[in-house]
Amino acid sequence: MMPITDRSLMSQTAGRTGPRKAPTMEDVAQLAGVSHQTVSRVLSDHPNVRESTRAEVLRAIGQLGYRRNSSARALVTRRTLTLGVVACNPTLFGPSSTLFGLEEAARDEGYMVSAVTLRRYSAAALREAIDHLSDWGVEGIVVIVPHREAVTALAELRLPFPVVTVEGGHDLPIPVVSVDQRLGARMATSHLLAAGHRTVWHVAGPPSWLEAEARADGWRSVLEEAGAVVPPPIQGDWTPLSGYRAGQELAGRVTAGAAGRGSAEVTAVFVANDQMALGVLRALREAGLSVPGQVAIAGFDDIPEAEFFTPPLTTVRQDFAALGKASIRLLVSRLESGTTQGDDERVVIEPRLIVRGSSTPS
Amino acid sequence: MMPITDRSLMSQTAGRTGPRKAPTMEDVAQLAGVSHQTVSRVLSDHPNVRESTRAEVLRAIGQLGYRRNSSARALVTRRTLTLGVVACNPTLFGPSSTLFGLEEAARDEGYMVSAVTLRRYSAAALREAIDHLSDWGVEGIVVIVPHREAVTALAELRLPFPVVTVEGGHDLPIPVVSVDQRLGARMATSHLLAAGHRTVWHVAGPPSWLEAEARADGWRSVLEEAGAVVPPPIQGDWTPLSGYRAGQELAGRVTAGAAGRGSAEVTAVFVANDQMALGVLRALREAGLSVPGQVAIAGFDDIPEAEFFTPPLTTVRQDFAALGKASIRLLVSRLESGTTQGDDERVVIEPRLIVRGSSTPS
DNA sequence: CACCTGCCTGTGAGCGCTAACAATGATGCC
DNA sequence: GGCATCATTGTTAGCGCTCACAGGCAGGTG
Repeated sequence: MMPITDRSLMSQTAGRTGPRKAPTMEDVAQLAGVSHQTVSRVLSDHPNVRESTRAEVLRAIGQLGYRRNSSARALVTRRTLTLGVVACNPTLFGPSSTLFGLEEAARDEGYMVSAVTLRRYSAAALREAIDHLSDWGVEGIVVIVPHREAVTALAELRLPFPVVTVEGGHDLPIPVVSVDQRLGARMATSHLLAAGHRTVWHVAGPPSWLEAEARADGWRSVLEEAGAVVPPPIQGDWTPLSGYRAGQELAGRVTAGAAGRGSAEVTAVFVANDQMALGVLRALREAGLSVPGQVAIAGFDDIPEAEFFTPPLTTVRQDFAALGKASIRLLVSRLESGTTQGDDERVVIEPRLIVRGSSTPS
Repeated sequence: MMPITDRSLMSQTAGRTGPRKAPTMEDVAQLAGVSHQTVSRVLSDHPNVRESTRAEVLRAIGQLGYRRNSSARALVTRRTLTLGVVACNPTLFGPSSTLFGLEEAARDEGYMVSAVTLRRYSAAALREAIDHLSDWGVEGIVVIVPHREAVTALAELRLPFPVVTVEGGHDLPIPVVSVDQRLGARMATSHLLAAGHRTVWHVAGPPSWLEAEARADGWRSVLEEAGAVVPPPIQGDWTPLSGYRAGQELAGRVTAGAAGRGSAEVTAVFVANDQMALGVLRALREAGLSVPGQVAIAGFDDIPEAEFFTPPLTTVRQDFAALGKASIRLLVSRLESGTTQGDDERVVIEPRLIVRGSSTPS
């Protein structure tokens, strides 16, 4: 775009420090000896402008440090070129990576993105966030709130602009971009079964989260197909602490299992995310159990730390940046085409199993 | 704000699904039987409006699902109520927490925030990011790029709007909000010395990062004051992998030290961030060294995982959310006062030492 | 009863830009 | 030479809103 440092050359009395008004298109026009419309044409790369005129206008623009007023532009074109994002739990690795992939993609497409973050999810908070974004005239929004009720609430809101969700569930008439959580869970569980374990336990995420549900579902389906016992999943809340508690419970069962109880032995655990897996690892270690010797572990997400856990964590990698990119592409495509229809569009990204020491003997 | 669900009640032929134009203030005025100006007065809480009129206008607003056009408003008021943020490495815990604290604070103050993220830092990328934000008419920006050259480049850019930096260094005429990194490093180092170690080694961050420098400086100052040997700092790049490599080097020295070499013994290490500390922990374990038995470790940041490392990591907690809030307050205050002066304003937030098992015998 | 003083409301201008149209001159063709 | 054609430029009218100002209509005062 235009240089922004040349303000010092402005055709005003130098030294006057007051908040001098930004130059307008008319100012540029006068300096270049043309009409404001010609300036506009230069700025929008209109073909029918004589080369010498264009040069003169550009010179004037540079000299004044002129920038188009985006509000005036938006007013007349009815395009704010701004997209909104609503995100929840945004300090976690997944959401923040998605957010930044998304921002980058939007910038490449010529849009600005404004994000609103929810500390905790509630239908009211979601509505408020969307209201806030609407007030600023976003042309469309991406919702990264993989919460069952959230998506339901969203579907009921008939918004005057397109909406795309990330991990928003497939059973609603809203376009969705997602990683195949179920497949990821299946890969992890199969991997553990293939290593010879009779069955695989599961530390699940909060049940209201769609991802938690899909992962539990994938895990269960593999066990059932293999004719293995399906142990009761242990509930966590994504935090390392909850994983730690779940790990303590599992450790207790290992000991009890040795004494020969009815339930399935704990020799392998698929944990619904890496942070909880960290807690599980710790609890098992404290209980004197070796990983993967006595219990094999797999996680989900592949956070940057996972490779350096003790032992390094086998996990399912999600390409969050791709998620963000895809959601923007979806949103922008409906913006440009002007459709609000085709609300059942789906983009699914395949996860990848990363095998490390927590599931295989070193 | 206004409800956004009542669109269905719009006074248009129901069922027509075309992209019907959003209602304007004039539409509301006609429906309420007043002038557009009265509608404006109601919307801006002007006192001189009869109660019955106000009610009638509000009813009309609700019925039409009217929302003020932000572009038109911005055009005439010359206020976009939008702030820009430039952030680097935004998937790390620190930057993303800051960003979200900042967004929340901005929302409370009635501003929208638009973020631009830099994959890697370069002066050109920074300029481009700021250009992008200027094009969208931000009223001010917060720069979270704790890179020496970045801040220097920033100081040279004479921007037409206020700028605040987070962790931007204190030797430039730009307002800064920061955690006292030096103090944090001093606390960690002192803590280790107090536990009886003769000296403390250091795994540092990249030297171009201001935080890395301040932490190294704090560490060095404590050692010097205590008359302890100052071992050569080992360079990392914030990643767990670089910590792992540093850990291997340190482990090598422990063994060599036992053989009685000239340099200081490695019994305590202050690592410049938690992710690298994780790598160090792993390398030491692989070398068969016990933490904290043979080597005590302290980190920096207190990421959520730190408590569940093996052993739990002693570290320095930074209040990132407070950083974000403070930077917005600083920015907004100069916006409202209209000053570009007072460029040496400083807000310093105190860190807090969190002692856990990695530095104290359990 | 004329007057001033508050409240409440409406009118008009214009923010800086783009889109549609009009105007100009140069060029080509019959 | 007359006329259509094209490239280039200028003119005008808004986009939807806020601000400054001008009324009208009540009540109080001399």
